[in-house]
Amino acid sequence: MTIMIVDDEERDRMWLKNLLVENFPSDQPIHEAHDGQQAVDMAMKIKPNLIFLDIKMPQLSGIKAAEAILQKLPETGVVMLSNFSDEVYVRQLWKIVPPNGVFGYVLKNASNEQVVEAARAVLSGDCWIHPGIARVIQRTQNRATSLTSAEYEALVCIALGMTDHAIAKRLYLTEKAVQSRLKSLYAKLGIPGRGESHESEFNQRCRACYVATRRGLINQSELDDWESKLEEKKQGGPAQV
Amino acid sequence: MTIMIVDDEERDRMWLKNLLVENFPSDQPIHEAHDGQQAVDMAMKIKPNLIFLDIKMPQLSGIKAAEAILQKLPETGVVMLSNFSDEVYVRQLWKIVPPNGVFGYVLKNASNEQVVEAARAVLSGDCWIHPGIARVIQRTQNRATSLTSAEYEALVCIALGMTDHAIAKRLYLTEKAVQSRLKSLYAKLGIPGRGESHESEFNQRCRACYVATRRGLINQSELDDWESKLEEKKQGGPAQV
DNA sequence: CGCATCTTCGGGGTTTACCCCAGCCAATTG
DNA sequence: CAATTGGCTGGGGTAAACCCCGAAGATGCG
Repeated sequence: MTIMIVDDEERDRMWLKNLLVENFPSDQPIHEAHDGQQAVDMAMKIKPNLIFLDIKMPQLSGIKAAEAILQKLPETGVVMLSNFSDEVYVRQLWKIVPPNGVFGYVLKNASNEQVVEAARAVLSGDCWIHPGIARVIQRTQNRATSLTSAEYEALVCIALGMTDHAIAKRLYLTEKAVQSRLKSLYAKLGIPGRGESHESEFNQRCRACYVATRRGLINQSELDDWESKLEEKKQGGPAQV
Repeated sequence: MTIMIVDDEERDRMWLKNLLVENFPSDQPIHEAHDGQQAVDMAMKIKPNLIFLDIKMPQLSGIKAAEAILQKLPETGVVMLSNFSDEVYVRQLWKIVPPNGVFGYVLKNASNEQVVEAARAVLSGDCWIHPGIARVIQRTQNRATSLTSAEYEALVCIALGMTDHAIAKRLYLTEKAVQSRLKSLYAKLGIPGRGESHESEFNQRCRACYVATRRGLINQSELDDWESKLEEKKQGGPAQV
């Protein structure tokens, strides 16, 4: 059995490695990589059965690395490691795992037992999702609360601080369309408008950013990515999530 | 020499403990606690020379724990451990360390050598600040870019999604005063107004939240704290930072 | 096909956020 | 002392954000 560990933090790699050699005795060494690009290259060569991927990494994120690897080697068992229960990542992960592929998703504050459990599950063909993430997954599948990609685009834009006008220009829409997206976004995030809810007055725009961040719909590093994309002279058109 | 380690993550405690027993041989055992309250209680009993404190912990944050401990035992050498280079924390830390007290501030992605170095420095009466934080500190001391507490209050409020009116009510100010605070806040964050900067149109309010978060002036967990404070039926008056 | 959902877009409104200008008071500071 | 700075107040304005209404095209589904 071949195992790969991909994480940019040496400390986390060692922790995981120790955990694995104890619980999965094997004559094969455990291979390590410390960024996404390396991971993809190495995976192509050694074709691991099981691969642990950190999400937050330089060069190429764990999500993108997983995408590349699963495309060529759909049989690979993937276990994502993350510090956050961010919905952004779950959204993305859901899209790239092949319908019958298996994967695990464990938070880094998981107990050692949970990590081993996740690894065993994936190896035997099951999925293992961290308990704390279960409800996040549910929410992404609930029509009433999950965001459409149109709404998500708008969310990202206001979180970056763009005006309606700027968003319209950027996404090739009228301002009305933008406001329409925002309106349904606010509704789904449960943010009261002017009339409703007497006590609580909100600036919906900022409130939406706050709520969305708390729910893990967006996070700072994702936003920074978008920010730099926008600065690339508005190329590539509206992006997909 | 007595050493204490305070961290809610078992993994980080073990890493640090191993590091310390290797580099600081001592007949004394290394004491551990896993939240702020425990840390304070234990510190009172054993009066450690050196204490490592994680910032993000349940019950009582590392900052608050440090405050309590330094008040009773100002001689204690404190080394803060943090995942972030957030300016919020530096602001707070600066206020609670006694003028002649020593402390270290290391990020968790620091190398083993750096941690040992920080520990040695603090033990010998020096401060040790993580390189990545140096410029943050500088910024907090630069009059032109550092926020006053008035501006900071306003920042927190808009980040929570409050309207000018709601902020005014909350802080016992007129709306004009709030807008005045916001205006200078935007200026210090370098956010262009309507007239200036032709290409880039910004919703200053949201943009301020984004920029402030990126600079570590605010972060989600701090905001959540404020949010719950606000829900406590507006007690305690405007808070200080 | 009818039906539902998502999305865009129009007209025509109110409120909020931001703009410029000026003055006043308190606390520092040279 | 005068000078400066930070903070609050006021008047009076513009533009952006949000409100309700309805309509129409695209898509997918039973």
